[in-house]
Amino acid sequence: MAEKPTLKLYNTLTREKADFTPIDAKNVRMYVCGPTVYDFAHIGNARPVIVFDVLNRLLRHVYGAENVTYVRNITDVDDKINARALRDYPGLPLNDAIRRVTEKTETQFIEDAKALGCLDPDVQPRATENIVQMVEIIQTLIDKGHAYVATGSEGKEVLFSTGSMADYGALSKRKLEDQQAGARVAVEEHKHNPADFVLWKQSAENEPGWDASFTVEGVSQSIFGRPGWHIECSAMSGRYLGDVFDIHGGGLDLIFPHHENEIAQSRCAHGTPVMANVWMHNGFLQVEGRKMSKSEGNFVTIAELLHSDVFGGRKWPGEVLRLAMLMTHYREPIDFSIKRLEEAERILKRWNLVAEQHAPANDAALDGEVLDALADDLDMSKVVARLHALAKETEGSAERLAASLKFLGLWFPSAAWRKDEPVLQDDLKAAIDALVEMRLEMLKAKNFAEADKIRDQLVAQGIQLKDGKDPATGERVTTWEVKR
RNA sequence: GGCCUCGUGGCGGAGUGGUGACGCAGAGGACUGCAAAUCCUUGUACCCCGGUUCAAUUCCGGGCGAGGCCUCCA
Repeated sequence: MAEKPTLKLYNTLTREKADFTPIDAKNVRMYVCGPTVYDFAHIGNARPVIVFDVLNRLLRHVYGAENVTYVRNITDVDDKINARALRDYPGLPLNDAIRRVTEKTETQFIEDAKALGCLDPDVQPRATENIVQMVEIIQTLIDKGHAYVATGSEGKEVLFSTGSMADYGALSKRKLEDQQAGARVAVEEHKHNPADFVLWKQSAENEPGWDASFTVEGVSQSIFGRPGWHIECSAMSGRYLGDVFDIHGGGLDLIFPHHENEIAQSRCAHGTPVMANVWMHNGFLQVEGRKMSKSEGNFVTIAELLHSDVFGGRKWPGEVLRLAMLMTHYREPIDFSIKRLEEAERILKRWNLVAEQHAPANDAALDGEVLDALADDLDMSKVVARLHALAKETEGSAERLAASLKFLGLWFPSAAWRKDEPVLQDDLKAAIDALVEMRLEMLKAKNFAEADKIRDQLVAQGIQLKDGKDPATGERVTTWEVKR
């Protein structure tokens, strides 16, 4: 087996790449912010899912699968979910309607992730199943003087007091003073500091909520309400990974305010100098050179790419989407385009044609250079270059290629993609084979005109003939494929 | 206004203080009766202006340009 490499990861906290040392090599812990399940996941959501799946696989390889805990949460408490529930299921009681929305989108998300070649996380906790833990943290924050109760326009709120934390803003390098200077922070009188954010918010009667009571200065008060946006991740990461863990990942846009506020909550509640040692953030993607947004009309869901022809007039296999995503380093922006998908598919097919006869039993044949490149902050560019080289070399490189493709979740044998090609009836296939036979006969008789006629006719019908030579006999061998 | 990225050949995308990754496309060649497929070979690139240096695409400063975050967002 290839030697275990030393991992190097870029840390947003320090803005530097550094050697990764787990707190406990027997229990390496990673938390990634999963989706808010109010709508089907779009292709942008797929990026962190894929990127951190690769990291998860790498961690498992280096430290042993049984020594890694990967948690990816599902946020099923959110005002957008409520709105969606009211819109889509107006007749149902709100809580039932909400469950309908979240169950459907959650199931779809898990299917999408699987189709994209991602391993299941060890734990996929739901926010709604961790309300008690959230309330506990909030109470702790109140007790330690980091939170207070105030009344806003929609009722009572428990707010985090950003002024109570000396180094609030360290992750995003934001200073509270700058925040105040900015014109984009709405002034809300009930907040001690404009940057203070909601931990718990009172719900109106027609809004979903949970009973919770908080004790402030010895006085208990009940607030039927719902959690703020950030507290669920503090609660779930703390529950499953502990007060301090190794890696926390998510999209670039989460740095502020989401991750900043998670850090504030967790560190102040637990009294720790850090929440996670390494913070990793993937870059955004654009679609055909433009920012993806609903108003642009270029908003594509993973399910649509997989199962419909809305993008490029055809379906795209999950493996192709995965490679298209991984061809660019995870921190760089990606321009997601049809051309890119086509290139990814071409490359993927070529590699797998070389590799598919050499399916490995385990990771033992994994290529050392691939591993080293991955260990260097997931340097996929180098990995791709190496895979190209493996696809060319001989002497066992096919085995290493095969093992590497499997490891990366890019195993895509021809049987898998051929089934997605236009289905031909057996009798049609037989007819084509007969024509091919006929052509070979004509070629033997040097009747080129007639032979070419057959070839041209087939091409016109979308059947491309490919002549090769039998290496042993030197005889012409003809194969064919359906051309798009 | 604050903070953060980035600017490489036709395209995508690495990397380095001095020998031009890798892929696609293009060109040439091999093979072929001719094609396709396959294989081999091939590149005039590093936003602009200063500075440091024997030497800068690579380091520093400034400019220009693109994008992101600061409000929900992967």
